[in-house]
Amino acid sequence: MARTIPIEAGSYTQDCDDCPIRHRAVCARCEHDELAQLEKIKYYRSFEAGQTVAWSGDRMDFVASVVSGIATLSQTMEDGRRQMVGLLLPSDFVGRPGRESSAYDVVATSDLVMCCFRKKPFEEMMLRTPHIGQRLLEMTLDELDAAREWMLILGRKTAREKIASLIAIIARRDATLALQPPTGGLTFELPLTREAMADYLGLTLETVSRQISALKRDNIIVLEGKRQIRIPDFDALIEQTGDDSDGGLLV
Amino acid sequence: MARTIPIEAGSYTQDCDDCPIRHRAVCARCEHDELAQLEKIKYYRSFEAGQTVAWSGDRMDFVASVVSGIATLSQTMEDGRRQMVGLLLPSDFVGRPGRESSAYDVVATSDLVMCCFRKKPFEEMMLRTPHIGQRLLEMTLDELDAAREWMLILGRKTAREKIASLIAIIARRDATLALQPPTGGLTFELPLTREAMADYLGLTLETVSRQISALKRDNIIVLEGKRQIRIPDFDALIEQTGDDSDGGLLV
DNA sequence: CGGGGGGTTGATCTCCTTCAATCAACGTGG
DNA sequence: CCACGTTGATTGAAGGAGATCAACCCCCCG
Repeated sequence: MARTIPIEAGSYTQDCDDCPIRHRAVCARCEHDELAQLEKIKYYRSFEAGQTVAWSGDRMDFVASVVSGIATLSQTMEDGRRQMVGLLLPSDFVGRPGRESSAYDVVATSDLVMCCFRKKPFEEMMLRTPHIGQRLLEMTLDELDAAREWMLILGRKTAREKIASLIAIIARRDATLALQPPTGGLTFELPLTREAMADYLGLTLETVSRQISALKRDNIIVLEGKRQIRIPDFDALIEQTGDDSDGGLLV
Repeated sequence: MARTIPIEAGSYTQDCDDCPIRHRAVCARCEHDELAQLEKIKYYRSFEAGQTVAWSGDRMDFVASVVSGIATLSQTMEDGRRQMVGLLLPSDFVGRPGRESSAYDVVATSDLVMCCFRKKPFEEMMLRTPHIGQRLLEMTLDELDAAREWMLILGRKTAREKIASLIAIIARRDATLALQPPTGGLTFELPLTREAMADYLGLTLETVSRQISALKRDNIIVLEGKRQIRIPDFDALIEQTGDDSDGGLLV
């Protein structure tokens, strides 16, 4: 298993005050002086689309926040079967304080910039700085909810419902970021290949392709190119997910 | 949706020092004075096997630790499809600080005793007492790992592998509690009905039954009664899970 | 004795996988 | 500029793993 090397480690740098994820990442609750401490132990790393950030079992001596781009967490069985267990978007946290090595394969799906903290100092700082631990707890609880929502999708939904659910989740997230209202026609980019979707949904890429074609035929979605998707009627999409209409989003 | 009432709320009570889960629950890191504070806001509730602790969406004005017995977290779709998303064992934590209502159905699988904390005071105490938040973070990270392990099982494993995985997980946990070595013949009780296993594994109860019979035929497991299981060769069981032999347990 | 909950087993059906061919877009080198 | 390989995606045909429908068993309890 070859280790990949970031293309331009350290070339990217930024003041925390101007950071695009300042208010959503682990550092969200930090005061000014706490940020100053973080600045000392942080460094940036960039990865190209397709590069592996870490293999499962690799030693990882940092934890990190995704600044821009998308990464995936996945598990692989010996015979090659693969399951994605997390989709990391800007502000999401990578790594586990107190753990030596990565428990999952971490792969950059798009070009990716991460704000890394050396693990040891970060752990020490967590003990001194409750704001970090508090925020991390909150984020971890959110991820746990997301993982559990995903368990329902994986365990009980049909292929069509799985695809509809994935599209709805991405659309919803995209809408909140882009500040579009999630109702009415909205357009966005699928950040995943068919294969990645299959890995996420526990399907084959052929089934993914077929179900997307089916949703297109039924006018639930409109494809504008392979990746660009338009949802003419969001409620119609939700109906296809099998969830009850009031969103499925936890409050 | 009928609310169920605990049979003898408050009848059970205990000093924290003698508590069987003292060193594994949210309170594990608490000092003596912190425990004293917790004592003031805690109360015990008991539930009979089969009783529902809370329905998804119910207002929950407490969080709790499982003291004894087993409970399940599950999600239900409108048409009745159900997926278990968590198995709660002694010392596990129930509820989410900062959330008004339960996100899942919580059901007592066996007779159950929970140590409940009124939510509001608990939240306030979390802000003052880093030990609680630290421990809760640790536990939540563990649960997230467990949920992700389960995603692989749900998304990519065959029915036989799913059953083997479930049995292996329960066996392993049981062995660590009972201090038996997990190698060599070990015997334990399945705490779940076939239906509950099906809900956990994303299968039907018929498939569960068939696969258990198949594992029995192949001498991977030995049934001593319907629920009592003996594993003559633990490694042979592991082979059936599809995981690589070195455990699959994260360190 | 009847009834119900939990469990097993059989027959059939169906949805998804598997295997395979084809296509479009893109880059590369001759 | 065109042949060629590659990567991502679509579509078809065949097969199989698990769901569904149904019968039946066992055991406990009222």
